[in-house]
Amino acid sequence: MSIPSKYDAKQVESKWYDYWMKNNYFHSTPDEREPYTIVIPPPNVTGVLHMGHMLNNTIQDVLIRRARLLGKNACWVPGTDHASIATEAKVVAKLKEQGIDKNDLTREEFLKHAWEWTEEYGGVILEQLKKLGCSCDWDRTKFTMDDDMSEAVIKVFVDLHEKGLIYRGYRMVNWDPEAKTTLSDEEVIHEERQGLLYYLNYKIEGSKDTLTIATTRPETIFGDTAICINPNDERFSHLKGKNAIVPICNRVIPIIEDEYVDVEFGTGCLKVTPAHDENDKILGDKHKLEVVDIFNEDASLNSFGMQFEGQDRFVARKAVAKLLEETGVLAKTETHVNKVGTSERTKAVIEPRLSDQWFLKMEELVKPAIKAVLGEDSEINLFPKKFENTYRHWMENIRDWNISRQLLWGQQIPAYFYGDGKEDFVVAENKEEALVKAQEKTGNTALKTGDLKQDTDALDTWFSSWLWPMSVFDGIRNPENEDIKYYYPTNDLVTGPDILFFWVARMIISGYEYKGEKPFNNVYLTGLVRDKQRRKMSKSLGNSPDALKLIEEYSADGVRVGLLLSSAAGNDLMFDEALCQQGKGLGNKLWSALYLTTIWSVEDIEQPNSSKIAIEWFESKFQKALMEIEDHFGKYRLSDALMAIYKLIYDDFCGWLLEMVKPAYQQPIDKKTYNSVMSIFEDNLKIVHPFMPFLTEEIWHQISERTPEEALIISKWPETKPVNESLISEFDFASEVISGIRNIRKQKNIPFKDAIGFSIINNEKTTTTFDEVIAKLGNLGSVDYVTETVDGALTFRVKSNEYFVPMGGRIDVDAEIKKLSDELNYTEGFLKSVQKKLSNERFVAGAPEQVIANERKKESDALAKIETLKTSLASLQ
RNA sequence: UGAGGUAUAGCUCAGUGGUAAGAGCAUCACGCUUACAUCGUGAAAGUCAUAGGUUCGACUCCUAUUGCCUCAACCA
Repeated sequence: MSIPSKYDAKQVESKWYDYWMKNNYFHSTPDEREPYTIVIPPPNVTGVLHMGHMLNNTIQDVLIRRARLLGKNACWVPGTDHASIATEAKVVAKLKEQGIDKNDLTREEFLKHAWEWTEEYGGVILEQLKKLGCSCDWDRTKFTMDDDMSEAVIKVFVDLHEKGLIYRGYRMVNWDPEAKTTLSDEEVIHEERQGLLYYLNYKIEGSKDTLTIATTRPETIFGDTAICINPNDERFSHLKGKNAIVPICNRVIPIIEDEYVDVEFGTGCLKVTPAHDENDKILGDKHKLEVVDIFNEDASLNSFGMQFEGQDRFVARKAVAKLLEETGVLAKTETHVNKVGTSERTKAVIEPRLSDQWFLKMEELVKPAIKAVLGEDSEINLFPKKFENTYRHWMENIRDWNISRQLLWGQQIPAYFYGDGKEDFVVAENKEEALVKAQEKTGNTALKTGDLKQDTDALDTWFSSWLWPMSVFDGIRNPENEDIKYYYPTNDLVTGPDILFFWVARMIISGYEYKGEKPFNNVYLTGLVRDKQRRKMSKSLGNSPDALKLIEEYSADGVRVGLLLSSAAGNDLMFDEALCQQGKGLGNKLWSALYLTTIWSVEDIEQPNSSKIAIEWFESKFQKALMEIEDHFGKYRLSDALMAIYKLIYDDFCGWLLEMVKPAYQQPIDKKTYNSVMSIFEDNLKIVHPFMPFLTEEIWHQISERTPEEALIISKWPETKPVNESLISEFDFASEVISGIRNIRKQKNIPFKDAIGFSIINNEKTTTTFDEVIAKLGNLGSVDYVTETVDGALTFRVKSNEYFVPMGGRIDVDAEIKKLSDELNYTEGFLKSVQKKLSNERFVAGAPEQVIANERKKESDALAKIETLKTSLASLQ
């Protein structure tokens, strides 16, 4: 068999992905095996793969592939999200480029454009996931706007409405003036902004007095309907019951009193604009104030803005301030830092706005979801655990969820109006049912479908994705079907903490409401991918590498390993391409190990004892590593698991085992050793496979011809067997001896090919198990056990054993003496600290027996070593 | 402002009430020894943030301080 000495990732990766697909390994159907299920966090349908997705999906693929190897029925459901606001914004922008205004289109026309867009770009990201090696069950690919998915959403809306949990209300909501839609509280990002605090003088009616008010938004004075002071503030007691006059528009407004006002802040009095501030709205309701809305839907001023009508709020802010300054109303300005709400999607500054919207009552719904995560007997685990606090805080302070959006792209709200009154509507799954309900409600049998007008708003995207773990298995429409019964609850969910509330918490809520059961067992929360300087990766910074280019350069396997090398759950990942290089390096290492085994000629000859021991040792070492790896997986410490594997391959397998069994140049290898090594190699491939699926599958098939039933992807994870601990510790000792030999060779520039003599004073009474291995790796001409110090030799010590490499007297006696004295000094210092401890009566009385025994052992070891060192020193001097 | 997290080698991070503190990468030195220079061997590198306390013993537990991160929040 001859293989290329260099690994060609590009060609190999596409070959094996096609092979896996052709053999349907990713596809899952319910059977008698234990299921292992993951639903993908659906990326935006028109999105492209970024580093966050790569990390996220690599983790999912590692978990899925491992589960598959463990013999579970692994099912990873992929799909995309219609992402209403983001997608609609993109479509609107594209139409604008073509000179088309969204407002000139009918709903149907717009949706046609949106679907075209979705079909053009949708699924690109899924193709990219294939390049990464993701073993999703593509036959199950779902889209949140698929007919069946939408049907489920509507069904749930109707159901929740019937339960009285969905209601329509006139409320202060977050208005995105750019997208011209409302947003949920979670879609608003509070950003710190440097702004100005304007001090304005308001005249008092029937008086020469003025009152100074501090505001950050002078343009909202047109909406002022009161001034508020604190009743306990004596500075303003003379103003109680009086009226103030709004500058520019000269409207007369009352001065009201409320303890809400902070006496310390600004001037201690507040202008109240109930239409444009949540707190002002509360104050307004309490004091029954008039509500004056001064903005259009794009946040330009309306006719209440007088001469400023039509100006954008920020333009108007400056213009109004200027006029106020000219008319002497503006007393002064100060710089002021405050938090401004911005739209997660459009970045526009959010305008609090009063409007009719649909809400979901959360108070009762969250209860089981809180218990599921936080209780003593919690059913859902968050990794890392610290997010439980965040979760608790949010869930316990939850407010009703605004689920309506003034968008077209999404599920249209199934409310049908038959009149102009606020209550003149029914909620139904379709128009026909709506008609029946409307007729019943009104008693008017003459109503026709044509009289019904469906609400024009669409539902928040998250109102569809919160059903994802159920709806992908058709569990809402058809709750008794085989799939939902088999796959739900799913096992692990892998996602970023940024959507813990948007999505994770809400899936838990809906899971309990609709299945009476949790949607998943474990939630693995990944960190953000940042660059080396800890900056977030973003388009605007241009610091995000192109995912596909990375794969091209380092191979998918290399990138996967690179991403996972340093990504503890919940910790941000400082991404550096050097990590991918490291991943690629691991691939190269494995490939060259394969190459080595292919150039061996295997013959029926006797097995050297060194090989026999080497194999026994590695088998134990492998088992020990396997246990460690299992433990890491159990705790979702994937990077630790990967590092353990990395070291096993690099150090133990390639660095030690292959060196130990490697035959001399052009010499054959015995069959027994060869077979054992290949079997060990295969076990290694199995545990690397979840991380590096392509390369391992390729090597697997290079090692021998395999049928599709024998592919690595569906092989069996190695079984755990007992570990021979003493063999491992004997080798640890032996490896120190080998290091000592290498050190001496290095110091004296003795080439490896020159065999050297070697003598041992075996104070430790170690076994001779590894002597042949030591002889081979140290290229020792002879190994002699002696009792007396060897003169004219270089020496080193492991514990109290002393080793000699005869140099025919060519040694630097002074240097040797110095080396020995340093070692002696160190050991004596160490001994002293141990003895200090042991002579402390309270330590001996208080410490556990095992600890004291350890200290005594340290003491005797140190004493023995000191003895050795002293003898050697004496013989040198 | 509040809550939580975190502080260990140049970098990214493990770590345990009882080993004069570990890994990977990076660095440096030497080496093209016959799988791999995408490599090997070796070396150097830490007052475990600061100050107190508990303890026979603290990097580990407690308190305070400082820095950084995240989340939450209506101070106009």
